[in-house]
Amino acid sequence: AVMILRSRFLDARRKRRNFNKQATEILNEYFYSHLSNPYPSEEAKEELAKKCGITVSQVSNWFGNKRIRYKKNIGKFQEEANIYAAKTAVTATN
Amino acid sequence: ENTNPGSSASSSSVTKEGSKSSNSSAPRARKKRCPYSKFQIRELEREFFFNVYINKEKRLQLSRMLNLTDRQVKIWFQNRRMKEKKLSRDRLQYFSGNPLL
DNA sequence: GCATGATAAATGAC
DNA sequence: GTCATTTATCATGC
Repeated sequence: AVMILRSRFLDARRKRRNFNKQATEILNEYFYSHLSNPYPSEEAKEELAKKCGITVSQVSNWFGNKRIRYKKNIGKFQEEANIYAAKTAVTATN
Repeated sequence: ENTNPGSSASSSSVTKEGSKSSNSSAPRARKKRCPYSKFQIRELEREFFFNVYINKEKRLQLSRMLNLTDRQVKIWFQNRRMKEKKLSRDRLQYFSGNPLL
């Protein structure tokens, strides 16, 4: 049984699964509402991880990928940025 | 299949490209990341198995054998130690009262 | 066929 | 030395 768990862990590491929509929403909301400084603290990462149901490492990976891919092609994320900007604006006015 | 830009034949004393500071405000582009070969990884892992921390002599020896710089070997061991630490964390989290089984 | 998450070199803060 | 990070590459999802 231990062997099975071990082997499953070893190859389960690299198997990639997309995050659910809600988790992505939460991460994007934080990213675009902190666009001037998209570097969450360790505490913020833990909170995000809890709310998203993922690990802190996965949160770090997501922000690392998001930062560079956003910087590399801002235009491609413009629409997405507007969506979340409007979303946070609504919550702010309420 | 090695990846050392311009070092394979030149050997010895590799200058840091452009030893002359001719450029005013030269941002010196960061070295491009080049994945190591299977052979290089095997030898690095073999040494890592014996000592997680490598001394200067073995480092120089390894760097010559693998055609890497001492700095590259040093950094590889640093990254490898971080990887090991992360693997330990993941194992702990995986085997601590958790579902997904 | 790219989007996306994870990993592997390389840098820099401390 | 550690460690968060940048960047490119890898592997997978769809």
